[in-house]
Amino acid sequence: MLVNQKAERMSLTERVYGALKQEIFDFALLPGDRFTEKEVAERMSASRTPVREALTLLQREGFVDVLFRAGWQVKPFDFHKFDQLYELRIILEQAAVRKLCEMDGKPDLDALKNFWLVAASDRQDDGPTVREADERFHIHLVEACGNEEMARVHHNITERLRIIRRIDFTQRPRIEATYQEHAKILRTIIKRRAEQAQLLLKSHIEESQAEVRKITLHMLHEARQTQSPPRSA
Amino acid sequence: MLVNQKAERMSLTERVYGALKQEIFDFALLPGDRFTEKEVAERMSASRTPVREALTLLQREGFVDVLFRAGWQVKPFDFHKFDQLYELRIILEQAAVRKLCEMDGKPDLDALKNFWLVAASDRQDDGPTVREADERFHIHLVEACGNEEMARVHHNITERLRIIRRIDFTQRPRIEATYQEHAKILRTIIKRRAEQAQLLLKSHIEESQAEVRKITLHMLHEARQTQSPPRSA
DNA sequence: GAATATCATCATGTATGCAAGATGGTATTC
DNA sequence: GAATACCATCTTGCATACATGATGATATTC
Repeated sequence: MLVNQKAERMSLTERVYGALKQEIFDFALLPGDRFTEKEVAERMSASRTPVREALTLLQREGFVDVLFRAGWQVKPFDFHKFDQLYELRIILEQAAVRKLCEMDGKPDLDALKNFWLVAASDRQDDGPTVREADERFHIHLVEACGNEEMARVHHNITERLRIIRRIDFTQRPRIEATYQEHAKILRTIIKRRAEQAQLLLKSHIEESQAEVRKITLHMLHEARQTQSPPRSA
Repeated sequence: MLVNQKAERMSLTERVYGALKQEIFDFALLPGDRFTEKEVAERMSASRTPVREALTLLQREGFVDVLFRAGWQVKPFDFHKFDQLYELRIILEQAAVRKLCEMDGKPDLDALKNFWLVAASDRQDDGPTVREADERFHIHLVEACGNEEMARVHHNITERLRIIRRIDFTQRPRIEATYQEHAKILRTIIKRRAEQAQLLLKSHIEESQAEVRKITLHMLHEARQTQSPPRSA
């Protein structure tokens, strides 16, 4: 699980920061939800000061908005932003893959090979497990290319997209496709065919993006249908 | 001048945040300098609370470090980090230029053309002026490509590099070279020759990077020579 | 004189207090 | 009944108070 780092020697601000972000990822706080510093402080058994510092950070990172003297809000879905983040993600990962292919030594991709280049019978088929592994796959690609700043930026983008990407692994065929595409990308990188690896990666991400968009629109449509009668009294 | 945005309706936290960052850019706070929250609070006529919030943000963005119960420190020079940031900057700007060349409509580059595509007699030759225009040139390229998230990330990187880039415009030949290279890049983008524009941009940034490194090493060398006798008593 | 132990001072991390203003419900008016 | 005015409540932004522990100067010991 991608839970908090070591709890030892961590400031309250950091703990609250991580907990709030996790609540957003888990949909415990839904996009558009409003809340107050006091609520959060009580829920996390802290005072408003560390809560405010955590919220200030989350605001800067685009997870929440502050409403002047009127509470806070989980940033509502913004598909335009998601598209921009996907595009940026592709740019960074393509650059990372190119670097990996042109690296002097051999890039360290063992962890990825051990998970993704396995016999069909050894594959995981649990949605959440594969989703997490998928995220690690892409993060690892960027980390392996050796540019820490690039990895940091990419990590932030990944977190911003996490809320929406989890939708992609609710269906079995997508898991299958992910295995095949990741395997192909890895093999192409190992063969150091930069151009092709970049193309494969781009298609892979864009397919996932398209799938997410499709399902999201479907969900929104259904939600609208279901909740249509707001009050029957 | 790249001074604070409108002072009206800006929180103290934001004001302190901007002022501190500007002090770092202006070398009023030197890399490695240590300071306390109380000092800053008094200097900015604020309490520690907004100062802390501003510092928390600056820490997350890599401008300062906190020393547990022992004050704060302006992040010392780290040339390895600078190299990584330069590399990331090239990746983003190359992607932006490609987008500009492949855009449907005509990209909005008028402001850049008006400054950089002028007769030699109309050129600016003041170091700081050209330095600022240079920064705007690169920022504008990324903004013009239309991806706001990309522009945001690129803007942050630009600010992290600002401290060191100003060194590049202390010499007349570099100003001359900047004019010629920017002009060439602009013309190539207008002609929509993506590949060549990317190459020109990369060379341009790397030349500037090399120049900065050369001068910095020279300055460090001189500084070391000058300050060699730490105490003569 | 050099090294170590001690202690007052100071720094951050956190909690709490306070003021200006936004909000939502209620009473009032037409 | 609908629209408006009013008021108590709540929320953030900022200032201040306090506790723990890091630091550096001083005293002590060999």
